[in-house]
Amino acid sequence: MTVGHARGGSLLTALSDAGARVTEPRRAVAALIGAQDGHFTTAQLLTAARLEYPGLGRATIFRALDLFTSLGFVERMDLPGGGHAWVACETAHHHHAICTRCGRSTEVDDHGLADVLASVAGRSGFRVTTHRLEVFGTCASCLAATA
Amino acid sequence: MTVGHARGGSLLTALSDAGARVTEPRRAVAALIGAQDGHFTTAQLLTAARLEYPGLGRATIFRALDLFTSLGFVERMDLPGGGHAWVACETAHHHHAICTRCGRSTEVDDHGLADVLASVAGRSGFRVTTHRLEVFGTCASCLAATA
DNA sequence: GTCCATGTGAGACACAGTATCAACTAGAGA
DNA sequence: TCTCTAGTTGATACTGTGTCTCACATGGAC
Repeated sequence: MTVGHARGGSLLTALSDAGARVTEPRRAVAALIGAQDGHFTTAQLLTAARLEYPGLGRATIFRALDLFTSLGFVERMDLPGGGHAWVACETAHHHHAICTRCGRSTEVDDHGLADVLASVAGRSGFRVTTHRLEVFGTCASCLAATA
Repeated sequence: MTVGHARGGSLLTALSDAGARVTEPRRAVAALIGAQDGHFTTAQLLTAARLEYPGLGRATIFRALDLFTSLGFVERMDLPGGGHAWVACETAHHHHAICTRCGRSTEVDDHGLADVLASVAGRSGFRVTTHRLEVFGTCASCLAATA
């Protein structure tokens, strides 16, 4: 997976820029997130943490996840079944296309969504401040594999 | 709120069509949902149930909510803060625009979203099976009230 | 009215996430 | 390098949400 900045130096930079400390547990959580392939659930992260960093506290993982979310390094998203998951992010505003077979997530830009939202606003008089688009389906590799 | 069919006879019809029984507790849950203004959380529904139908079990409410969801009478949606809520639905496939001031939800049809999804599919080779769009902002009435 | 599959309520349980608190430590300044 | 302190940590208890089980009740077909 391409965790991008969550793995490299920019996470450390962003942490200190935000006035937060660069600590061992936070590096560990960042590494765990980086090791996840596609989206991941809290349970998966906690399991991986127990294996790889047995000393890492549960609360610490939740706190780091919160912190990384507020810094835009990860994003919380909701699965069709009702559960929720996290994805490491590369860019500022985008959406996710989740492959329901392999679990990998692809970042998707707005394409023409702005027009759709403008249309919603125009018809209903609604002033849009935030939106969330989640797309589920089968990715190109999985399609190719089953072809 | 316009719960539409969830209040009228069509819920009863749909229940029996689906081979499910039309029971007192299910009517009570339907009435509770109908009495909610806009979207509602499980906690709100449980509180309302305690007040209006003290004999109604917690598990029964969750089961009814599940059943109504599978029948398309209510839909689960996720709020920006990470929590989730339910909305009573009128039509088959649609999305919701939630007013963050008054909490009311407006149903929004696909407008040009199909094109956006086709564009996603075209660029990435992704085959889209499901999608979810949630829009948050301020509704026309709240805008008018603050104008 | 009878019968039985379906539905119910109660309560235990599992799990996710939060709050608290004493101990620890990153990192700034001397 | 050392000291100091505010930010961070792990442990643990707690809360809230949703599920599961089971004995009992009941809707509705006959």
